[in-house]
Formats: sequence, C-alpha cells, structure tokens
Amino acid sequence: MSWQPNPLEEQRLDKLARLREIGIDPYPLRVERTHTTHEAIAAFEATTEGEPVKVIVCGRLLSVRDMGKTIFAHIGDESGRLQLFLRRDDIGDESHTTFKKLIDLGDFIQAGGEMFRTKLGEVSLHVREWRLLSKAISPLPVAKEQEVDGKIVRYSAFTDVEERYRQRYADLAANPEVRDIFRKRAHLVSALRRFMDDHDFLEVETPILQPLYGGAAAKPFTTYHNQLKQELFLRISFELYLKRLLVGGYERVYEIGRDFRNEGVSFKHNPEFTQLEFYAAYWDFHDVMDFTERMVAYAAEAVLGTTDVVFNGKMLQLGQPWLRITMRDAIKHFAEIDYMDYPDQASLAAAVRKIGGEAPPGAPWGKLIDGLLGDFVEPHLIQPTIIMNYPRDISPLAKAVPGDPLHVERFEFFIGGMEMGNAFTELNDPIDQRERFESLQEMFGKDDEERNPIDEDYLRAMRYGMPPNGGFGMGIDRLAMLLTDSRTLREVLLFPHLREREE
RNA sequence: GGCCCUGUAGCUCAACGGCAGAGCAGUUGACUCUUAAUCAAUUGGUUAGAGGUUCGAAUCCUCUCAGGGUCACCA
Repeated sequence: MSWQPNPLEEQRLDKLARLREIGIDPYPLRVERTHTTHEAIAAFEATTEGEPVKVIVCGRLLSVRDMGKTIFAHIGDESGRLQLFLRRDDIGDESHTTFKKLIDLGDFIQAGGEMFRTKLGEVSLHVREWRLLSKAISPLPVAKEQEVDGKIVRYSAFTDVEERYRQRYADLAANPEVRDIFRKRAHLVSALRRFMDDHDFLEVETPILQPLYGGAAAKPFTTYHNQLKQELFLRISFELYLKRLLVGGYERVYEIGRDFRNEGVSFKHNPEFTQLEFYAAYWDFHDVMDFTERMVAYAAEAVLGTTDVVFNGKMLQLGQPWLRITMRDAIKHFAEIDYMDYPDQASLAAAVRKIGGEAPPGAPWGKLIDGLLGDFVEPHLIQPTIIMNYPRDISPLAKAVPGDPLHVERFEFFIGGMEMGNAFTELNDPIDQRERFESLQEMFGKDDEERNPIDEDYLRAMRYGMPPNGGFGMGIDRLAMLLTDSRTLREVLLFPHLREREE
C-alpha cells in the first residue's frame, strides 16, 4: 500500500507548504559548510579565549529547548553534536518565528556564527544566521538523554528490534552506537585487507554466479540467465576458483566477498554472509594456523586498540597463543568418548546415542564426529581454540594426515563458542581428488542438495599441476560480532533479510 | 518446520473480562544561558488482521500475518 500520512506527518506537510509560501525552499541545492561539529569545537578550544572563531556547521536537529526569545538546540552530524544558541535579537523576528513554528526535530539545518562557551560551560555556536537544508516529514524516534554518573541514560530510545532492522536508516539516525557498530565493521574489513596485502596476497574477484557450486557442503540458491538459457548457482564458497589461480601461477590470493547458502537462519547464520578466503602456495595448515592467530590479533588491535575483547560478558584473549588440540582429544575431553574405539558408522552412531548426542540415520562416520564436536565441545570453546585433524570422509578437499587414513590436515577455529573459520592443507592430487568427489557422490543421496556436482574443470586445472598450498576461510560477520559484542549476526548486518510484510 | 513468548498513540510502555491510559514527541500559550529545560493547557487509538465465546473482549478461544527465543537444520 502506498504511503498514507499519519497526523504528525500531515502537520509537517502543512509546515512544508507554509515554508514554500514564505519563499523558503525546504530542499535547497547548495550548502555552505566550513566545519564539522567536531572541528568547530576543536577550533574553538585551540584558540585563546576572546578570539572569534567563525564557523558554518550543518546537521540534523536533535533537540530544541525553547526559552522564549532564546532557543537552545543541538544538531548532530557524523562527527558528533553541537549546541546552537539562537536569540531573536541576533537572527531577527522573522527568522526566529520561522524556526519556532516551522522547524522540527529531524530537519537538517545549516547554522553560522561564532563559537563561544555558555555559562554552564558547553562549547556552543552563537548563531547569526541559519537555513533549512532538508525538511523531515516523518518524525524520527527521538530519544532523550541524561548523563548520570558519567553514563548516558536514554529515554524512549528506538529499540523495537523488528522496526530497527526494517528501517535501518531510522535506527542509524536515532542510535549513535549502531552507527559505531558499522564503523567498526568497516575498520575490520579494511584491517583484514591491509593485513593480507602486507603479506603479499593478491586480492581477486571470482564469479558469484556459477554454473556449478562447490567448496562447501551447503544448499545453493539457483537463478537463471535468460540469454544463455542456463541455470546458474550463487556461490557457496570461493574455494575452487581461488585454487585454480594457484595453478595459473599466483602464489598468494585472497577474496573478501559474499557467500550464499540456502539454509536456516539463526543468530549465527544468515543466507548471505561475508567471507574471507585465502590460499598460499607452499604453506601447510600449520603455517595457516600461525597466520590466523596473527591476523585475528591484528584485526582486533586495529579495530579496538586491544586484543583483549569483551564478548557476552567474557574477556577473550585474542592476542595469546591459541590452544591447539586435535579433534579426537577435544571430544575425549568434553564428551568423554574416544571415537577411534568405534571405527564404523553403526557402532559410533550407537555410542553417540548412548551419551545423548544426535545421530541422524545415515549420517556418515565423520559427520557423527562433527556432531559430537558441535554438541559437546563447541559451546566450551570461549577462548580462541584451534581444533585440528578432521575426519577424512567429510573433508574432500584436504590432504590426509601422514600415516592416518581416517584424518586430514584440517582445522577449524572457535572463539566465543562459535566456529569462526575453517582451513586445511589443500589436496592437490587430481587423482585422489576425483576419488574423493566420487565417494561424496555416494555418501550424499542423489536428491540431497548438499551433494556437490563434480567440477570437471577444477580437476582439469589440477591436472596441470597445483602447488602444495594452505587454504583458509573465515566468517567476517561473526568476527564483527565478537569485536562489537553483538549477540546476533543481524546486529552486524546493515540490512538483514526479513520476511516481506504487507504494508 | 516443532515448541514457547511478543505485537496497544510517532517512540517507550501501562491497563489483563467492566469508561484504552502515562511519559516523551506533537499542538497552543509563558519564559533572553537551557541541556531529560521548566510551567500551564491540549490533540492523538481499526489495541497487528480475521473470526468466535460473552450482557460486555486489548484481555479468553481459533486461525492468519510479522518478530523474538529455543530446538531441528547448518563441514
């Protein structure tokens, strides 16, 4: 349904008309701005008292305290907020009345004058002239704030989770700490990129629309190209394309981008999510472990200035050497079961059920083990922990542990009780790779969407020779959760997907 | 998808079978150093939607919609 103005909006539409009647363009083209609010305050404080500091600032009107012939107001811009001091004697009758009658909270205005300090000590702008820059028709949720013992207490803040996500623009406008989350996220991404670049990795972009999907076990989104008359998939990982580039001669490549998985949504799952993957020739998974520790510590330091991060009430020490433990030992410790005592699917399934774990019928041996990890181990992995040596049957792209046919050189790392990333010593034997793909075909049913089609082109690339390499993938959204102490993924996604609603 | 919880004014919330209310925002008025400004007056509602029970429903029941939590799912 199209927009029907509510009574408050009707009032503002009326003000809009009255502004035009008195010759004021409520949406002018040009703006004069000499300072941000932060710069204006800094300029004043850098000057000896008495020396005039003339500024023109712009921003959204956040609060108004009308004292009659004097008006105090605050405007906010991205740099901060600034109090305006408007007197009728300074700006004139007409301008004074216009401000009182036709200007609302949420409007953008421009104000010029000299900086000064009020009797109560707040650095403010003594306004000589002001101008409307953009009229707000819909009232923005306005919160009132009070400082109590140094802490900001907010009244009537905009907190409705659903509306905050559906109208993220209003959320951002009303809640400065939400703006801060996404500023941190941006810093995180640029820090990761800088770290990769500084270590001689080449940033590349590989197809999002792919004729085949692979590199992970996940259900894909499908789409269709009309002119090519071809079904296409949105990528579920970057892996197979990035490793083709190692065949081509690049030794270190990475990509930061979006993956799409047509699966359930939860506090740590979203249908599209941002991933960092890299592949480094001549590295094995031990090299990747070392690099991962340094990368995460670097990112935390860059974003927060520290590697000690508070998440969910617990202090995470990202800067310490991380605990490294094999999957078998971790499960022995937390689930008190040695899965090597149950070398086949049936006996392991029985053992898992006996200790109260999940053992879906038909789940492969390795998947049962991964289930044990998820149920019994993962929730305990609050401090950064590397779990290494994964079952071979659920890891088709990793090289076997020497002398151990059941495990591969693969690790996942966990922080704050969440899986953050996945890495391995990459399989580069094309014959072995084909066998792995083929056994996967048998393992997953024909109708199972997680069954990856065999990527013949990838095998062809590998037959030309692929250098030994270590690969890595990490969920950036989850890392952003950690660094912003957010309890759900949606808090770190600007526009999380919500079910469509009839308006 | 199962189970549990939630949906009331622009925002934040009360009322829990008996007249739909408060604070903020808005409107009108007073006030030339206020900052949750203050003071006085005042407007604003399809109680998410549809149906049912009842003399009477925001409140109880059923269904639908949306959101949250949790479980399932998720290398």
